[in-house]
Amino acid sequence: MAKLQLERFLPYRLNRLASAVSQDFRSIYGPHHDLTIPEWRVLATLGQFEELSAKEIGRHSSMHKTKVSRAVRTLEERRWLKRRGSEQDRREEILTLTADGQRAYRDIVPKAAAFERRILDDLGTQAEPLLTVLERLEHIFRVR
Amino acid sequence: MAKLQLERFLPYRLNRLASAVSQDFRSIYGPHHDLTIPEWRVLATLGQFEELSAKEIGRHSSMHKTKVSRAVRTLEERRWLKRRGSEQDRREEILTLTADGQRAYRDIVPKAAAFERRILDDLGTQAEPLLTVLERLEHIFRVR
DNA sequence: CACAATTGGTCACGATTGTAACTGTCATTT
DNA sequence: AAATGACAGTTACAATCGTGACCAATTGTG
Repeated sequence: MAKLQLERFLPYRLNRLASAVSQDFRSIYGPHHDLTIPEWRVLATLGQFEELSAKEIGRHSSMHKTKVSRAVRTLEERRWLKRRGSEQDRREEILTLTADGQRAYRDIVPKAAAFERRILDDLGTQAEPLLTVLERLEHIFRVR
Repeated sequence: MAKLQLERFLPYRLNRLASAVSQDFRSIYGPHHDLTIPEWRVLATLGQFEELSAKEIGRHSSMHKTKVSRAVRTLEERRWLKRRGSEQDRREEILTLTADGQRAYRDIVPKAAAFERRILDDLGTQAEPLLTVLERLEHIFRVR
């Protein structure tokens, strides 16, 4: 009977690796700030673009709108972001980071960058092939 | 203020890609068999090794024991696997695929193989670098 | 041998998630 | 401008998941 080695199967390997990387990364910012991954994504997206609606955050960070909604509320309760009604469209709210939120962002971003750089350094000459093939895969699977 | 482009951040990209690949793969076997990913992993692991305890399945497929326990029960109710008490250790149960389970396995494995081959073919000369760097990353993150 | 510690597996619980329904607002059609 | 459909965001609900408690069986220690 034809068999398949699960441990060599691409979807399985990608999932396992992605989980491990995320867990590892979370252990870097988690202890200091107790952020979930959705919260981190909202923080990162708002830090990157200053002003966004929840809809735009979801589109840019690949998150479902309910996931965004909940992460936004949590961060709002933590006073890391604030809402402001939009003038053009009163259905949506413009979100921005508070001073506390910006402080957290400034604290985490260097750690995130160092985390990534460490991986790429460890990969050495294989870093560039990784980034290239990642783009190819993202294109193949229409991610983004 | 130093910024980070989330869409270029490695952990984020890996997670998004892994989800997309898994979803795409699931759309191949899902419609025919209505399997969840945990159930697929149990099926694949049992198909690969014939006889295993739940513990061993979890270790080989990187799943939490409760996740294995639930997937095993579902597959048992579907009559795709059966349990048998172990002689050596009466705490554990030896799991094997039934004829139905083997049929499903034989049906899905070629599809899984074709799915993977298709990706690697699309990648062309970048397929081999991908597999190489995957191994490196698995090693770096102590996956397996 | 007794008994404490460990282990395989299940279950109860709380947390997280996606789906679908819902509210209020905007756009389009007439 | 009234009605209809689309849309941003929240909420309710159900499904899925991990943590920890738990049971029965095994292993280790004195």
